[in-house]
Amino acid sequence: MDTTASAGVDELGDTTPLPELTLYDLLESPATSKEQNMDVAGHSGTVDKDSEDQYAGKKSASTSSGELLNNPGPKKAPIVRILENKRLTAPMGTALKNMLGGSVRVVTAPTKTTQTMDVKILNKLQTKPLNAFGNAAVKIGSTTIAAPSGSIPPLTTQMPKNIGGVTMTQIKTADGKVLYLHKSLPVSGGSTAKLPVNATSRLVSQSIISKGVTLSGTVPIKSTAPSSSITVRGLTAIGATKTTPATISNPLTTITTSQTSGLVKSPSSTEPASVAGSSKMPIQVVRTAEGKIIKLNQGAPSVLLNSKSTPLAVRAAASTAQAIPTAVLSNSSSRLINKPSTQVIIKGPLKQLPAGSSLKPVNNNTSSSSIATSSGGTSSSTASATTGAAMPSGKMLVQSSTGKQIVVASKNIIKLSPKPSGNATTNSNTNTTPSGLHAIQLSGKSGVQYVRVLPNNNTEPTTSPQKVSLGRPRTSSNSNNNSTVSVSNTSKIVMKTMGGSIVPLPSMQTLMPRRAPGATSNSVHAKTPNNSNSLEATRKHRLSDINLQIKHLTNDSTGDTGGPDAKKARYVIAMPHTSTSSATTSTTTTPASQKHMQKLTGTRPPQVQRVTVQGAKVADQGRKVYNLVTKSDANGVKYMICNKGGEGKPRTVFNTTMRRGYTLAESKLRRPVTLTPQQMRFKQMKLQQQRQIVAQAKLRQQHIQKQQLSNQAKQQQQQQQIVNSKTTQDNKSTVPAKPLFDILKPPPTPAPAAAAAALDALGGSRRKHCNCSKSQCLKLYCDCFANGEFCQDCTCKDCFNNLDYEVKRERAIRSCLERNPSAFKPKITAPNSGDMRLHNKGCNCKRSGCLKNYCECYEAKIPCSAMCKCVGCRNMEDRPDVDMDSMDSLADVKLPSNKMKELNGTYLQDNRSNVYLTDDVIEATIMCMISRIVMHEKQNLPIEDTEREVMEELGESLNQIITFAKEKNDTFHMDDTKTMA
DNA sequence: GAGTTTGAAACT
DNA sequence: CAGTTTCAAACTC
Repeated sequence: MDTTASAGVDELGDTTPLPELTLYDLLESPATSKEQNMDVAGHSGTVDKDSEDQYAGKKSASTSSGELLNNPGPKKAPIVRILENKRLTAPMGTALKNMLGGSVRVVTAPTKTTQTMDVKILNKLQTKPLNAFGNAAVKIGSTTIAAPSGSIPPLTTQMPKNIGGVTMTQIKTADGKVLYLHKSLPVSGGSTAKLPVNATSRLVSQSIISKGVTLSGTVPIKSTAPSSSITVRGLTAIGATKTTPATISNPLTTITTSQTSGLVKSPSSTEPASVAGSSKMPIQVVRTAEGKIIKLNQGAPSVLLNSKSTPLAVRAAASTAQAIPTAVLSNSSSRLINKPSTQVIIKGPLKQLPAGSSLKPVNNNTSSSSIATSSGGTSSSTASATTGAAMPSGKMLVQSSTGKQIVVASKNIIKLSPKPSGNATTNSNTNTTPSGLHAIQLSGKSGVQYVRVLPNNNTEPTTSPQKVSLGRPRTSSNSNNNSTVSVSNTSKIVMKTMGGSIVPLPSMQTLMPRRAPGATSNSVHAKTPNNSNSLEATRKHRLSDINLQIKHLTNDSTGDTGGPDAKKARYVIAMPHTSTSSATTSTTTTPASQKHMQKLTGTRPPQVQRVTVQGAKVADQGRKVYNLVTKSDANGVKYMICNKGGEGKPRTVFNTTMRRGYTLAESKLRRPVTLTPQQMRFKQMKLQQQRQIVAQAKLRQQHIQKQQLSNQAKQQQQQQQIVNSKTTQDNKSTVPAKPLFDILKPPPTPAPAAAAAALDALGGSRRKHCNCSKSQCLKLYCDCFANGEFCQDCTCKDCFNNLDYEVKRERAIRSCLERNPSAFKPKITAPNSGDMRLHNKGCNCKRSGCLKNYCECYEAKIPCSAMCKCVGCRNMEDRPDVDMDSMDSLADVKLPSNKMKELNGTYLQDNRSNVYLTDDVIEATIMCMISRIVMHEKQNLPIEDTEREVMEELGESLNQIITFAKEKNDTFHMDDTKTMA
């Protein structure tokens, strides 16, 4: 067997999947809780010692705190922790604060683990753990909800009282305080609906507890049948065994966790939901624009979505949703999706919905579009736990129970919408287009939520770990509605999670500007289409950095489908509008991209349109967001002003008309664009990577589908029933009835499929398939594993590199990282933007002369460097005559001439003439010519000069092409070129 | 397709 | 860190 693999894994000693714990599981007997009691501020207990810390990125306030949550060991008690102990913001913050009266300590009902869970809500009132009851007790400030204890005096239940249109049960506590409870009725819709308020168990599904009220005894959060959820003005403790799916929904956003979805069993009174973390647990995945699926949750479905500025309506059970004032999380609000699991992060102040709320209206954010538009999007929610805590800035975490987390930039907000329709936001123009949405499948939610993904604007300080923006950027004027999830990421494919899990992610370079493709991949030296096998030979792990390129294809193909294809990396050029052409921005060079861009811009207000610019040479900044301000002069000519997303000063303003179908990389306007062989190879590489990305997306979809099919059948039925019933109750709430495998499907016009088709049409090939037999695909021997990919259609044996063995896989990843923290980093990177790519470690070839694919350098089509320890190396640099700088425009990679050795040019030998004169080359040449025109017009130079320079440009380009072809004795190519000329 | 070669990864 | 073993891909036949 694989002693190596298992050894590495076993060393960790925590291969056992984390048990899925509910809140009640977390509530522990006081005896042991003491030790495990976690202070909100700090501690943590045990920070996972994994070496993946690097992937956590730099520690920001949030991340650092988030790491405290990284407590993945099975022996470690689940922690309910608040990332930031900050004050609530008024008015809602005040309201909540008053209501809650301070910190909330959730002490548990004795179930499985012994521990105390503290839920602190921001007012910094350090509340001692209330273990007095010895059982579950929830203390909210001065309010304590105690677990069933015989010694606790029962509450006095009085007649229901109508509060704010909601019938509340007024409970008088022993000490004379009044507690208003609202029992959540079985809700039709959403998953959670089925949670019965079990009279026998005396569960209080939801309660609104006024400040200063101590609940004791009468609300027995029964440890044995704790299927209750307690909502304390947004804070909902979800019962343990009968896991009540937590659903947080605002008009536009519905986040449902846990088993209610088609993924898992929906909790029912009669059917305790399985809480044990296992491979059968619903998998929460986030499908990125690249089609990659990031598994957010495994085993223990606890997800925290904590955003700062997204208004969030936390709805009670659907039945009560209409009556009960909906709490809306204000800007600083955070959403807690509390599935029965181990970790809970609560942040952000709550904000009430203005409408019909008997509660104190707090900080009605008029801008919060979600309220207004919510109706269609909301799905039923049952027990939703939400606590607000001020989180003025910093970051938030999206975390699963297993500790996987996504660090979210505080400014950005996750905007979830059960529907891909774009009405989710009032703010961002791009939100209106479904094309910018990312599908997020949350376990317990039958449908998929869509997260609009836009790049972070530059306001966010750039930290070394790149951020994956999964949401709309906050706009200056109205940021509250924007949602952006910045996923802390590494430079490549893994993301550190709080639980120590490594989440395969698209390469960081995929999200970076143009630099990425060349800088970190071997794309520059991509093999030509004539050699499909060679294309396949390219290592997958080096491909991810050009994931951006796939988006062009994807987006173009998907157009306005609502599917996940949000990230649109593109070169954008500011160019004047003409009355006949609205395509002012475009991607790279393809008309299709232009078309897409046109769509994008079309969704924005006429004056300002936000586009992402992929071409900026700000390597560390990731993509830029430019606001294209459209202006019209007296002549009706429109100008597009790139007023940038971060650099401040307006960009180029052109008053000329750009020919449609061509675009310019803004930074390359003056540069004669001549496609060098490297450029051409780069283009080929792009195609290859696009194919692989597409394949990857499919792969993961299939995996997920396969894994969840079994559970979905029941879930679908149940959920459909729920949906139907809910629809009758609240037609405003819609629960996506689609099963996950439907949801995760590509959009109606699937980008991946289309892209793949297009790529196939181009003669490309897909990813390689491993053939591992002994490593279980959990060693770096396996390319799939090494690339952070799941095996699909591989011929491997005993493959564990799939979602079915996610635990093992994660352990293996951790093991690899322990051995080599850079194990999952790109092997080939460019030290600096524009530098030549180099193998970070260098090869160690001895017999191949570095001229066979045994050599990683050679395979990557890069010359060996001083890092290499190879013997008899013949993989030298070559072609000093080639204008590598010109490549910058595409690959942003140039081989410094001083580093140029004598490259044998092997990778060029097989190329034929038609490779050199491709459509791309021609197009690039034309672009160069156009750029000359643009520049001349901008300078108001005489037309004669323009014409002359254009012709010079053409001649120069042709000359380079011919020269290169000539060197290769490619007479055909030369003929073609001359003909063209 | 089987066998060999090769070098990275894993292990000692 | 060096040497050895393991492994899977590349390569050859």
